[in-house]
Amino acid sequence: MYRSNTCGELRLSDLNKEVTLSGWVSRIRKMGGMTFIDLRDRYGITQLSFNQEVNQHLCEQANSLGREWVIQVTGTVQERSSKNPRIPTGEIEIIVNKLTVLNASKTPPFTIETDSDGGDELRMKYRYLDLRRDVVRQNLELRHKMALETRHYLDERKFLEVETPVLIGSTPEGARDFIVPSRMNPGQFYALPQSPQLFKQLLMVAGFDRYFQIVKCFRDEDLRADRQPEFTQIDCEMSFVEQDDVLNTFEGLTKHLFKTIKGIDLPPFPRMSYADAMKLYGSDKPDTRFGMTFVELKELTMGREFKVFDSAEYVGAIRVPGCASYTRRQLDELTDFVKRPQIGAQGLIYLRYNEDGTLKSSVDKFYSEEDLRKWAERCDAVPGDLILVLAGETEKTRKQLSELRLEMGSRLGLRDKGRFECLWVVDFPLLEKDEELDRFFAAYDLVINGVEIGGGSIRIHDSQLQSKMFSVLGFTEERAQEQFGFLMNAFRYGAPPHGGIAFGLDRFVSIFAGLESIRDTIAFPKNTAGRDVMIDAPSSVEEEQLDELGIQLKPRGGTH
RNA sequence: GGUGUGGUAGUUCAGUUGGUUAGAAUACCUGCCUGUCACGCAGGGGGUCGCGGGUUCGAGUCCCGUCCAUACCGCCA
Repeated sequence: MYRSNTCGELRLSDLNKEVTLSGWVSRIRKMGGMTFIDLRDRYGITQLSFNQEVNQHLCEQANSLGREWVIQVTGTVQERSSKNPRIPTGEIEIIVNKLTVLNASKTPPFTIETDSDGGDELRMKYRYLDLRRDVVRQNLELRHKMALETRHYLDERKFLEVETPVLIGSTPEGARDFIVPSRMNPGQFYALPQSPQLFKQLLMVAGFDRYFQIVKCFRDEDLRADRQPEFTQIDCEMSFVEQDDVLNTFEGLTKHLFKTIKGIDLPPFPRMSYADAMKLYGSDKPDTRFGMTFVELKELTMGREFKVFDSAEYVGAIRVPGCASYTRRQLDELTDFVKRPQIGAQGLIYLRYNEDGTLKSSVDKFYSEEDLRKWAERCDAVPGDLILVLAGETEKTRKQLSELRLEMGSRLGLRDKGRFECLWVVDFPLLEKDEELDRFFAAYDLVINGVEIGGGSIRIHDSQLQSKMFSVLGFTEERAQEQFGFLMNAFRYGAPPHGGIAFGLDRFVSIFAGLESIRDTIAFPKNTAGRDVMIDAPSSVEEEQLDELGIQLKPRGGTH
């Protein structure tokens, strides 16, 4: 028997019990005559105590251990004379009478503690050591709970989890596919699914009525902090539903997760049209934890000889509360921020509504105090507020103003990770070109704290409408038949009205955990070049393997 | 593909205007220490300053190239 208990469960109520524990040596504190060892496993830390006077040999043995050695000890649970209120087992310790080294360890390249001294790159290379750290493990425990609660919730509502194939055919739309050569079909390739979209729709045709799957999806595109080439979706589809049915069901799932895992009761989620989201926030995934919604000033700014505004298609402002005291330097900083190539604004206009009621702007030369007062009124500004204005082409300027808004929100501490604002963004104009199709195409996104957590739509289940959509999307009939023939055929055999949604589990977990990146919600993630630095993948393969697949590589590094 | 930031001890970082023997903290090793829990104290070892080239009497520092990491843009619902 390796253990009678874990390292996280012994309490005062276990006093005088003889126990056996196994785990990793986290820390050794040598006091001379006494030695303390923090023994760690997934469940916690228990202090082991060794006394020179009681057993000199055992104490010396304890002193000879190193960090991360795996040991097994047997001893008696005793109340500590000096307690540690910061850990659950802090009132007891184990008086060890037998110690066995199960395995020695090299000194780890970084400290395995809550605040490790290791950088990201190193911790990724030794991910199996990083995962020993409680903060990293807790993210995976959270992920487990969220997946489990998702299954509970959906199972209770008659959703059936069905596995769909991973080796499928390539589809031309969307992201790049990862492709897999087929040995038995030389010159042909499978593709890994970007989502199980087509299969879940076929399951609806099959009458499964309610399907879900927690499933890996693959996209061969460049990575970001919130994008990995393989990621996990909570993929769902329902038959005989309208948009409201889907929204209500999955608002329910989201609330269920917040309630059971974070103990938070959320109010009903607001619904906002895509058009309003763009108008008020310049984004289809607005962070609604704070206001600073856009105010359009175009017609108030016209005809004062200020060319930048006169020639602009759009003049938009945000009101930043309490920032009229911003110094010239801080305003210059903001100007530099919006002028960065990633944002690309030409400049930034400010209007200070000073505490004493006076107005000061960077365009005083062109606008009278009366003009500026009208701007302030339009923005509902009060003394002490700062108004920031960007101008230019509508779409671009809204995007830039959105970035500025988020930056100001961050600077003012309004993007609190512990607060959650959910929002449905609806009425996406997916097919602006065709009004008839647009009526049938209800698409929606769930946004939490400015992060797109999920999205879906009510599908077109009519095969004629379906083929019309393919032609609007630019497919010839032959091409559509070739790529989606099986779906179009299936739809001729009584496809029910249906719709669904898919949530990004990795992002969902990162929101719950308050993480910026989804990387720490994934046990073994890839780096920004799409590499697994721990196992060093991808890698070259043997010539024989390529021959078998009928693949010949082009020489690399040649001139093109 | 592009832009920014970074690469110096096992690790995380500092390193001034180009100047002589490249530092700190932590980790590691040794010794002391009987109630620590980030124990403490004393001592010690540890460096291809990412790599290549250039400027210079002299380069961690300046210039060019390159590689790696990372954030973002493009891309990606």
